[in-house]
Amino acid sequence: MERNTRQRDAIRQVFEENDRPLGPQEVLDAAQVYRPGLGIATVYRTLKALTEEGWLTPVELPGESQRYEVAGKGHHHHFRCRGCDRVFEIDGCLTNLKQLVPRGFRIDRHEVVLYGTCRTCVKTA
Amino acid sequence: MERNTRQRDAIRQVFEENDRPLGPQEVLDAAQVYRPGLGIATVYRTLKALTEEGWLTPVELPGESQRYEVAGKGHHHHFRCRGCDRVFEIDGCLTNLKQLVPRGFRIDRHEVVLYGTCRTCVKTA
DNA sequence: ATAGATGCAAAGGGTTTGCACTTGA
DNA sequence: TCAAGTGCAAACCCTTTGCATCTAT
Repeated sequence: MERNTRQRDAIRQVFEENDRPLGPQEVLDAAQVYRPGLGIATVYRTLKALTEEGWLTPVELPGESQRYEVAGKGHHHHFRCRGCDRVFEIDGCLTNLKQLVPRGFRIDRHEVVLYGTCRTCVKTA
Repeated sequence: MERNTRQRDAIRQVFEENDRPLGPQEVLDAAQVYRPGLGIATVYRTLKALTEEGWLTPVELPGESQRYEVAGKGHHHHFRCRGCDRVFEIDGCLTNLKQLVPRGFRIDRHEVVLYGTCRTCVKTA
């Protein structure tokens, strides 16, 4: 990725407007507003390229396809809403993780995912 | 699933011998020892059926295809070893989860996944 | 002008399904 | 016996890739 194309600009804008992890299809739908005719292959290629540049980071949730979020946000976890299927960032972390690790095991990373209903969907229901 | 077939027996035995979450391909490889000719489609169908019966529970890890483990083990989490790609069960849980939840959100489930090196792989390395 | 980027369509890889054959009860 | 279960192959869905065309520089 060496050029600034309209497709790439549209995709970056989508991430800047939505401050949460987005999947390829979500990105396509939102970016097509700015760039009608944008193809899904370009979305996949651009997401990968922006990740290699360090502008995006992949976000993987259990049982779901890969999402991406803007990089450089510091340590955080995610909340997935069952109502709207959106994923939110959650600041803060857990302090007592080490007590879980079995004797002899070495831990170097952890993921915490919360599931429930977001503020908006709580109000709606 | 109303009959006890050799395929089904082989698959159950594989889970009883390996006390950890297994994916379809792992199950196929292990069960073919007892049932040569076993097909992957039967594995998928049987895993789904055993889950509906309540004998298995799905285990989903970020960015990976679905695994299954024997049901009824009580609340626990998982540890994934980068060395051997196996997944282990981890007893116990975290106590301070609620402090993470944003105001107005309702939480009803959580997943914790630890990544690192298991005891066996630590020794090998 | 021209190499990089795009869009389409085809190819991949894992999972599911249709169907004729096999088998447990 | 005969419907449930199996194996094969085709269908599916999401993601990646090949290639002719377009476009940023």
